Amino acid sequence: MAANTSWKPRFWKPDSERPVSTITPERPINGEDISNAAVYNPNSFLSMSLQRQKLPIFMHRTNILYLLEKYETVVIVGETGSGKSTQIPQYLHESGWTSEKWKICVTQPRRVAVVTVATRVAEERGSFVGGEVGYCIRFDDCCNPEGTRVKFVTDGVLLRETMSNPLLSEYSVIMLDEAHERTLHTDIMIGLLKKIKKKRKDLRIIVSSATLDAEMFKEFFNTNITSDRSKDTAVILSVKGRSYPVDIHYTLSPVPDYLKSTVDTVMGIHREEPHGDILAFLTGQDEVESVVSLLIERARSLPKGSPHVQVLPMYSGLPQTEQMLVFKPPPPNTRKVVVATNIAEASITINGIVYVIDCGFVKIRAYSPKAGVESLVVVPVSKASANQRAGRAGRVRSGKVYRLYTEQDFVSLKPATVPEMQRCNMAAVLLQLKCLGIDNVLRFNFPARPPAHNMIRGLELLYALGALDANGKLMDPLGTNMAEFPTNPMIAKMLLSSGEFGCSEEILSIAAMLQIQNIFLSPSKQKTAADNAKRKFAVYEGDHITLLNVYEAFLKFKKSSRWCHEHFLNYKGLCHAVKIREQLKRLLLQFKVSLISCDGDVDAISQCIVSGFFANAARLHPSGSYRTVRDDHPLHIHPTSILYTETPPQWVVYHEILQTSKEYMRDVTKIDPSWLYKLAPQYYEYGTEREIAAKRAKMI
DNA sequence: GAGCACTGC
Repeated sequence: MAANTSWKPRFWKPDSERPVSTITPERPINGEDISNAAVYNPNSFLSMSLQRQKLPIFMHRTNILYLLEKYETVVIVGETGSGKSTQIPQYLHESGWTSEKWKICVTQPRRVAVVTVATRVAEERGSFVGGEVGYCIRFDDCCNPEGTRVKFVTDGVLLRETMSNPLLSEYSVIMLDEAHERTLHTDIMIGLLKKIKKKRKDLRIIVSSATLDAEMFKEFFNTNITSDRSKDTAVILSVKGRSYPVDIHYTLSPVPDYLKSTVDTVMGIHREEPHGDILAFLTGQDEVESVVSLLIERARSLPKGSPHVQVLPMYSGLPQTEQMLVFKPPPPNTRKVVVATNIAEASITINGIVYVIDCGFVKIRAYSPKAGVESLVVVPVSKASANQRAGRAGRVRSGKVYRLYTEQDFVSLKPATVPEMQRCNMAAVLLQLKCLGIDNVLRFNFPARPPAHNMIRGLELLYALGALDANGKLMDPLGTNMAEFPTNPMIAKMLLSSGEFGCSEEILSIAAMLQIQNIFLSPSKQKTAADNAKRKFAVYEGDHITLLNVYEAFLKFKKSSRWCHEHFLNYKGLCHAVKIREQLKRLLLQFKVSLISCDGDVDAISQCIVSGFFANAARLHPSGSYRTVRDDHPLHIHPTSILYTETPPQWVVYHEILQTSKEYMRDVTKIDPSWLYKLAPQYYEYGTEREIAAKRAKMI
């Protein structure tokens, strides 16, 4: 894909050696220079340019460019609809921050956002994506190494780039968009950029954030330690957005059952309020489905002649075709009611929403380092979340939000959700940081420091896997190679040792399949049929080999979507697994791991799994449940597992634990206990408490 | 015989 621009922006400076903007404090640019930008465009782009000038951010153009000259970091508080994501990169590009040598990089937390923003910007420039404007997300690189000047990426891609180019030396400006979402990758990038800035004074950083985090980000990057504000190296700029007012309604007293209240509120709006679609937020799939069926029932008893309602569920596990329905406009004389999980808070936007119902809760992942267990818990939303949800009602015209809690409850909510960094397993992050040359990870400058316990647990695992030595130093090549994998370290280890077990072909398929959620579909109306279909792939050894069978059958039936449909398999997920497998295979080849098949030698495969997952070993307890081998922690086999039978195996390894009503092991495989000692002697033979404590002390 | 928010490399 070649660059396809018919015109050059006015401040284009192809030969500049370093990024120098033409705008300096001493020589502020004339208003006319900017507002007449349209003149330089071919006529067909005239209206596009005028549209750009109407965006609220436009009046800040000069100021933004000025601030970027004067300060090293600019924190932009841009409300939704301000145009910051699409316009700021163009302002930079137009004013000399790009050249043959320099690019601008803009990150987004989500893939869709990367593609849509890049496409929009390319359009506005009269160009095509892959020319001067490009994007790069996993499995989809749409950049031209020679021609692309403005590059949109997911924050995860930028993090990977940092591993091959630690100073990010091709960029003059890096803009982190939606930084207030505080995703794991954004937070790591923020910490890294602070470190990179020490060596790259010329690098400019733009952090786009909501009001709440702005001051924190500013102080994080500000290197001025004096009280003289004029020496600050970071600054905040606020830009008004463009959205409609939203009326907020609270309940007068706490609601005993928010499912019932949601149903009542929907029907109340439908009876009394003018036309406009409704979006209701609940915490999980179950809740969504039950409210949907209650609503359908209630809708049946609507009086004749009154407007209809169309009730639609929306959650991530819903099959693609059913998800698409919520984006379609409703039939005439019909009000659309979308009942959704948190997916509708930021990840997707549904047009036409005027009324929002907010149950006030959200389901989030929490991590308990003591048992190394991740759990899903329902907690009250944060104020930021509640406001984000409310904002969904003000996109087309002024709207209303019905909060199913009292105003006092709202006031006592936490200001923001705890950053992901503080509630996840740290092993993968720590390995990446080590790989970036950050030896003392415990003192790394995180914008939100993770609990020390989480870090220790992560370091222990990395040591047990052989990625770190007893002093916490990165092992070469094992540790460095493991860091390259876009998987958790246990999978990476399993993949890297698969050559020695002679089953790399099979392990590649298993590793790819473990990355996919909801492989086995189970539509509520055809549960038994779905269960029977699943059983066709099942084997006595467990879930990993079953996944392998599914993958191989998928290939055997030529990746047929019809075959998937007949066997209740997630077609899109399986296609994704094929792509992931290709990527993992490239990495294995790069690290000279031989690609061989074990031709059905299940023991070889199981042993290879143990080489990565030995820490997740459990044995059957007389009570019928399991206990972890390491610390006797009680666990159960998840009912969706193939090994959920009357005669469960004595010893198993599991892929992960999920705590809901009990602590369940998901994806379980039968093992021979002697493999644990054989494959992980350092973990099981020398694991007395005292020695572990000594090792911990050394690593810190 | 139980039930899993959402991203991302």
